[in-house]
Amino acid sequence: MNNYLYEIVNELRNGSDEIIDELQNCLKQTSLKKGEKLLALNAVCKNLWFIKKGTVRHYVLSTKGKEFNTWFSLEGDIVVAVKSFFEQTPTREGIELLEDCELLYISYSDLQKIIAKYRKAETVSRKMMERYYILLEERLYVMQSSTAIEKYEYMMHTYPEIIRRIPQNHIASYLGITKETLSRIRKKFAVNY
Amino acid sequence: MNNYLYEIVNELRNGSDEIIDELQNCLKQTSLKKGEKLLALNAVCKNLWFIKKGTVRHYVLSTKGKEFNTWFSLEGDIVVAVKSFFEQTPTREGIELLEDCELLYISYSDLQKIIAKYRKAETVSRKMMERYYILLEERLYVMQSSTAIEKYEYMMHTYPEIIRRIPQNHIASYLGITKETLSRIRKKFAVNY
DNA sequence: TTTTTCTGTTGATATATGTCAACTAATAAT
DNA sequence: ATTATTAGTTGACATATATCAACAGAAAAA
Repeated sequence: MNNYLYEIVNELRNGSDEIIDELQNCLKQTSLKKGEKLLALNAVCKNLWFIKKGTVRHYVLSTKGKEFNTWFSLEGDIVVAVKSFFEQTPTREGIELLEDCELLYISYSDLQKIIAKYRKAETVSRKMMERYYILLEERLYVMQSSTAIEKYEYMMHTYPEIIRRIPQNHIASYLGITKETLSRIRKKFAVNY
Repeated sequence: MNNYLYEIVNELRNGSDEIIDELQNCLKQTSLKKGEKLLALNAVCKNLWFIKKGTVRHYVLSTKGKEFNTWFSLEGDIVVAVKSFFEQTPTREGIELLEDCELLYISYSDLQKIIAKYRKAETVSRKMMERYYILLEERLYVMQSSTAIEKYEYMMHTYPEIIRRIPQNHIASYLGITKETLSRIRKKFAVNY
């Protein structure tokens, strides 16, 4: 999903520069520290963020009240709790900074205004959802069909940056395995390569 | 997702009856038999279907070349291989009938024409993607965080119709467990209730 | 720097789920 | 109705992964 904003801006530019101007007026900037929450559990996701720098984790509570990670976002990624944002309802998905971050963001209402006003913006938004859906589907297939080793291989292959940047305990949580199991899997790979 | 088409038509009606008319002109009808394929692996998904009657399974091949189910669709559901349909590329996801089906369908090109022509249709399409995304996300969370028992409980609670209608071997495949394990889980529930 | 906290590793053991095989029940084909 | 095929059950055993505990290394705080 890297530098997706760039693509979006490019596509919007084909509509009119007016959209870009209006988008630019709505975009705000912020810096937050590691450990801070971009979105707390049960809050409503009022913004859509873009990561200029840093990493975040998305997490939910399991039935037993234990946190587990659902995804990670890095530089160039768009960050949003999709359900909460589009429905403007309290979120099950929290978002926490794993590193200090520099972020751009746009509010729900500003984005909806732009989408309502510019057909081109709506088209881009629709295609963005399609794209995100496809990525999510891919991840679901892997989770459904793979052993722990295969899942880790998939991550190394498809999202090497995540493997490099995100602490192992968080990756283990995402993969649905313990950090001990992940450590043992990594050991195997270290021997072979 | 039951009777989603009804909702869609309702929302489109708020746009203009013209859309409904045009949609109706594009919709075709077909009946297929159990075991037939709605979409073969590596084909391009050229249609979006709506199930009037029957059930289907969606499946992909795992890395080891074994089929596993990714989802099921029932009466009232919209059926489409999202990635293949929206990108018009060969599909990894096959769709096979588990029962004789009566289907309505619209071709990719007809649908795109309508979306391009009517803003309202694009809005509905965008919202549909958001909704599908949210459902998919929910399923991914369950797959990531749950034991076999919890997954089965989730299915019973959230998609009881699937549990009732779809053969156990197919459900087991979807849950990422063997039919033997599913049989043992079901036995536990049978004792308690 | 020193201490404390967080992150990752390793071993021993427990548990959940898979595999294989044999069987029964249900469904489809003849 | 009879046979063949498919779906589901059960038991014995194998394997993958979890749990618990102890420790080592790295990062953050004092």
